[in-house]
Amino acid sequence: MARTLADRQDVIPVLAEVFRDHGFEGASLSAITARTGLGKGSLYNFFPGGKAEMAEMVLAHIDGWFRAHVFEPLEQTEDGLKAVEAMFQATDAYFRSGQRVCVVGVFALGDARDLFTEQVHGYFAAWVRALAGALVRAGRDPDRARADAEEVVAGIQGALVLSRALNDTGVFTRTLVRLRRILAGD
Amino acid sequence: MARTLADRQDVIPVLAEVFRDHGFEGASLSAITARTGLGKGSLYNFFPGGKAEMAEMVLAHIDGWFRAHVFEPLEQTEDGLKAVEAMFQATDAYFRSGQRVCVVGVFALGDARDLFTEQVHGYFAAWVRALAGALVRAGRDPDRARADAEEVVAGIQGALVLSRALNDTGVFTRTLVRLRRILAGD
DNA sequence: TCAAGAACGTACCGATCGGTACAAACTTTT
DNA sequence: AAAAGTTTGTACCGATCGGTACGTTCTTGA
Repeated sequence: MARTLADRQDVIPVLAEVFRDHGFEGASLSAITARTGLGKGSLYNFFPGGKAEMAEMVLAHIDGWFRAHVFEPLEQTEDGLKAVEAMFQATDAYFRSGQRVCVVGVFALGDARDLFTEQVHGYFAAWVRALAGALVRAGRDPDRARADAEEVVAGIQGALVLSRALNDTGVFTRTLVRLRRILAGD
Repeated sequence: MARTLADRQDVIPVLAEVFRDHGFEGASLSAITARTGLGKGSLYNFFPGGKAEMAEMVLAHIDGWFRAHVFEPLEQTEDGLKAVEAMFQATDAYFRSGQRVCVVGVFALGDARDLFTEQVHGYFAAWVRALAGALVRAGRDPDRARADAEEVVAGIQGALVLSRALNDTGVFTRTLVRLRRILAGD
């Protein structure tokens, strides 16, 4: 079996950046070939399903990262508050303090929405559920925990939108600080 | 001067819905002609600048609406808390409790971002400034007011993303309730 | 060393993109 | 009613879209 330098796995993060920058529709094949350095032949060799499969792989990759670095720590760390704090740090690192935008969020708002409904739904649902679980473990009332979790996840997404719109990463970091407060003290 | 049924002003709300559903890139001319019922000739007669001008007019229209129904009330109502409550009601009505998504937010995340930087920035900046002003009038410390205003505007955007992603308008209405709490009590 | 097969670049496909040209249809003015 | 001028549908433009076909290059096992 012949193997070359660029594995399929190596391409996915690059694809993710293209989709992040341009959305699904806007990520043209020419943009993708330019950024990845791969011709269409290679691309369709890796992803026979074309752009849709590329996007699916990107979403799966992101889902895997969050599952490993955010959702599972939230679910498994015994100290709920410690788990939440770890989530905030991982989130801040992942989104580069608001410089990077959320691909799943972009897909949720864009017109690829209908194509990836399930993955988009799953991502956010998993996040809210994991966070709510950690809050319950920290002693919070379940209903309240779920509401708070929703608010925090939404707040993160909104902060990304606002940071991008105002071109000010300060919005993101400030919002994270205030969201932390919601989960810690109040 | 010949005048026909559809005025340029009448077309803009329809255009807004197309851009809301498909984003800028995704709003193809064929989609626009289908939804508006106007041929390309009429469209380019109204908007010689093409799609970019249509989008600009849509953004200007939205900006005008928010200026009239949200920003100015926020700035002019003497009772700051009443002003804030009116904002929440107007916002909830405008976004149909989360069923409608924010065109400006869609543009902020999408790849039309660079084309409409100024309008996108202006919209959110105006909202934050107006809200912060009302909070100061309600007796809040200016720095804190600005931070809270940021958090609320971001929260609204995030709630729209999450509502759409989870296909649950409950997220939006619940988030609005909790954001109200931030501005009222705390 | 050399054939087998995977990876890759490129030319090409029909469809559609945003935009233009222009003539037919319609309004308005005379 | 007819001329003048505006609005609108339609045919068309080059460019680019996502995707396919296929010949070349490279890797690898025998």
